[in-house]
Amino acid sequence: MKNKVIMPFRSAKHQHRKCQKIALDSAKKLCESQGQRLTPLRQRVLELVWQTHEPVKAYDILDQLKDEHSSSAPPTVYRALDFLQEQGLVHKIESLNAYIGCGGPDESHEHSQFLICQQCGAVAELDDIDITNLLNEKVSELGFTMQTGMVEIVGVCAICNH
Amino acid sequence: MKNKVIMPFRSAKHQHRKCQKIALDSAKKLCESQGQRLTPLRQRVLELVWQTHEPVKAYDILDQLKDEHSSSAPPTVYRALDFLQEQGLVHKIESLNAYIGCGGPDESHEHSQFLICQQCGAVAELDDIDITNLLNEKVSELGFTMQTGMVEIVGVCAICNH
DNA sequence: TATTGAAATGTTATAATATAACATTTTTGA
DNA sequence: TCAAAAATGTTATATTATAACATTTCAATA
Repeated sequence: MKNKVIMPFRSAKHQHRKCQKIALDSAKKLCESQGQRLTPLRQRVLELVWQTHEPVKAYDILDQLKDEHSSSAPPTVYRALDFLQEQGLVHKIESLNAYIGCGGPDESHEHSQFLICQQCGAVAELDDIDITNLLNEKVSELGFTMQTGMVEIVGVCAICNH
Repeated sequence: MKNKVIMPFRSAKHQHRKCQKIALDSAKKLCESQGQRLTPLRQRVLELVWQTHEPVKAYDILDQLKDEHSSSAPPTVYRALDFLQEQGLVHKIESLNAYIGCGGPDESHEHSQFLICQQCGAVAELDDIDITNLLNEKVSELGFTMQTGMVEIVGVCAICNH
């Protein structure tokens, strides 16, 4: 557990296929090691989440899923997203009601921090131990026991800042 | 701007009327000083938000408002909440889709941190400059320009921890 | 390998949260 | 007093998410 940029902002012309491949491969590995089933449906939802580095709406996933899998309905998507979140493969961005693939599901990180670029819409993920420690320390002073922390920072990314 | 507990966790038997009075009085003062109109409707919504230290759902406000103001509809509540949020009198807790009164609307604080007690449901508000500075510093290192930050920490408060 | 219980998916309905669009009323300032 | 702006009323609908129950698929084991 150290300071990590779990998923940075990527340039418009990065090889996104590589991001997708890494995500899918590590998802398969993780599920296997956990004895969890990454079914075709769940895998497909994960792929749809990984279309871009922008968080995706559940109903956008549903619309796409319907085209290829006509029996899809809201529970189809929400169940898959629930599963993927439980495995740490997907995170929900609460302030956007949208879902993003986790860049580092292997390394356990209970407390990610998300950076949301207002301009390009992309989201980066950090797992910064200094932030987590400071939050823990600060709330402990108040007698509060921290279980999970949600940090979502809105601003402008380095690329958009040029 | 300093380290502040804007609104602490309060014991079950604290004099909540005082919290309400302070909130209402400072809201009136703030609106007056800003040339904003705290209309009866807006004030009533603010009072309903301040019923407790637990965040309140928009439709719960609506249900109560309807009893006393039959023309109330969703926009009635959402417009009042939007106004109150713009004035810094109310905050939205994103992870709960619920609204809480701001304990210190006077002192400008762009970046609150919210502590959410799983057990009693209450929410405390901090404006901790160390946290804000660290977040700023960390994202700056990545070339990210921070505009607003959402920090919501779930756990157990000192009172529930006994 | 047949069975059976659990897990996953299908299906229908509806709950919960939020906004759009336009009409009317109220307030404010010229 | 009038006109413009602000606030509220009203109706409709969009968006996000879950409940409840039926059916199918999978995987362990008898």
